[in-house]
Amino acid sequence: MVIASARDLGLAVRQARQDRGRTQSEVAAAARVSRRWLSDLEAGKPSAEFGLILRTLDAVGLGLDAFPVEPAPEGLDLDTLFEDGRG
Amino acid sequence: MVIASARDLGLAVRQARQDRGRTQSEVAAAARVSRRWLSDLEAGKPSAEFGLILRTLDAVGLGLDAFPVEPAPEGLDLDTLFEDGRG
DNA sequence: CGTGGTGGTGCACGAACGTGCACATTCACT
DNA sequence: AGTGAATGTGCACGTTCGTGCACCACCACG
Repeated sequence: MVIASARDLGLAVRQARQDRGRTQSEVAAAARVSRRWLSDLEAGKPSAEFGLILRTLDAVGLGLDAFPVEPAPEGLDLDTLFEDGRG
Repeated sequence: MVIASARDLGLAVRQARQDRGRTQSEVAAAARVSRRWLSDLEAGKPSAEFGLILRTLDAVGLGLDAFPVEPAPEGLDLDTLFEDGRG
């Protein structure tokens, strides 16, 4: 799943957690974060610390990958990549 | 590139930035973060806020992806996962 | 109905953040 | 040597984090 926002991250974490049938308390303990914080994270908290996020992802069985995104070489409009528009 | 630590993230950001021939000041301005913070991020700061990280990744042309990780039942060799193909 | 489990949230607290500035270092070029 | 750009880093400041606790609503179960 592509993570483009804090909300995306929250949803991914919640999804993974529920897929594994784990409660917030269990995951929070495994990741060594507070349940209070985990609840906020799943709600899409953008100010969460990256270190805690990494531990949490690990606790719910998710890995993170960074991939290059085409920067639209100058003069090229993104829309032209999909000539029929992007609805 | 797989991001398993704050250091990995820092390296990925720096790599992407340099690949595009951009300075810290330029990227910091584009991501609306301080150069001070970006310098720390590239050095592997684990306490960086996720929201700022997302803006920075965007500024250097990187996307983020979350993928499920097998819990690795003990005694399982990773290679066997690919030899017969898990799916 | 009462009980237990789960998740959301307001509060106060200490700790750490991100920022801006200033300065040092390193490097390329002249 | 001199110049300028790029980067690292110490400091002080105001802001915000993450935590722990308490309490709430919701839901399934008997």
